[in-house]
Amino acid sequence: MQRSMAKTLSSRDLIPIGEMARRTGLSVSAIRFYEGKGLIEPVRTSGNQRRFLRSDLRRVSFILIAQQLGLTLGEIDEAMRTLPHGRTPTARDWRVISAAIRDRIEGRIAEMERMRDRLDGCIGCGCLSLEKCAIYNPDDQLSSKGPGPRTVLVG
Amino acid sequence: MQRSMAKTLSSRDLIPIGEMARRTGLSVSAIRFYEGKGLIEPVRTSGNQRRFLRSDLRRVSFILIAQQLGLTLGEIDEAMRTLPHGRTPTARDWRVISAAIRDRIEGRIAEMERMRDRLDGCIGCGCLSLEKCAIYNPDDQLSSKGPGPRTVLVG
DNA sequence: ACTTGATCTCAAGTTAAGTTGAGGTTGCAT
DNA sequence: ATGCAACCTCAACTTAACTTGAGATCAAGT
Repeated sequence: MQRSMAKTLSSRDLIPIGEMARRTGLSVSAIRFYEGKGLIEPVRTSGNQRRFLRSDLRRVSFILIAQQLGLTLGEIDEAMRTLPHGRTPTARDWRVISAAIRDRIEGRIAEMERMRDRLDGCIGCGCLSLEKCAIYNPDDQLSSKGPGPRTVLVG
Repeated sequence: MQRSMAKTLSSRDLIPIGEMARRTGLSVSAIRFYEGKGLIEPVRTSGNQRRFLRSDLRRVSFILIAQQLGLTLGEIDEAMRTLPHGRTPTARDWRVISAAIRDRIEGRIAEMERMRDRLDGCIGCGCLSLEKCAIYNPDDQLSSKGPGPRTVLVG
């Protein structure tokens, strides 16, 4: 009952974590961390060691690319769970997701341009007053409350 | 020797922390935190309570505005120490500092536009491969190493 | 004098995205 | 059978910008 090669899981397809790290450029600890977040779900050997499938390489690629685009791991997780049955994203899925990401980026660019324009109108006014300043008092109040980092900028 | 009103520090100019909070919209704890960072230096009463000068209101305004513009507290501190004798920024100082900030913002906008363009070229290709992806393999490698948050986005 | 609200200090918690290290186990080649 | 690299878990540390809480003190009105 083993004659056809189809669907047989050869050991060559079971990738240990170190090789995953080498092939993705991630650290071993980061990969374990992603598993903890539920972003990848490797199988285990009888001795409890992780073994990844080749589709996990694709999943990790997706994570890394989406991160470059400014998504948080939480958002990436959400995006991947949007897919039917938690499936690894295909080219078709990617088109849908990346279009959504594009909109985000556009939005953030627009936001920064508004800020730049406000600043332009403000350079030289020197008001430096919270009551009057157009930068500090924009129409949109987005004062995020609660603990945690406020504004960490990339670059 | 007290006849002229000049330079006499009336108690009306000594603002307790609660009033500072009310007037700036900050929390009391945030104001204490800023003091810890060296951004403001209130005087103390005989009973060790903080008393702020009116110029501290201006200093705090500066901090809040600069934060809206995406500077970290460290950068703000640096900017204020750039000024002669740690002086509270005036309108003139503001012009110099805000011009520098403008350049930063421009740079970040440009960076995001490059990313958007890369994404445009990539939507639909569905390569999702780390070896080939133009998003994941841009010319500029800015993989920040070390602990701490990686990329927290505002908004 | 007393009470009440405002302050004080100092330690610990929060989030994100990981890293680092200790102490112990596995798996493969010889 | 043995050696050793690779693997395992779990806890603690990192940064930024604060918040929350405990336990104590201050200031001002009655």
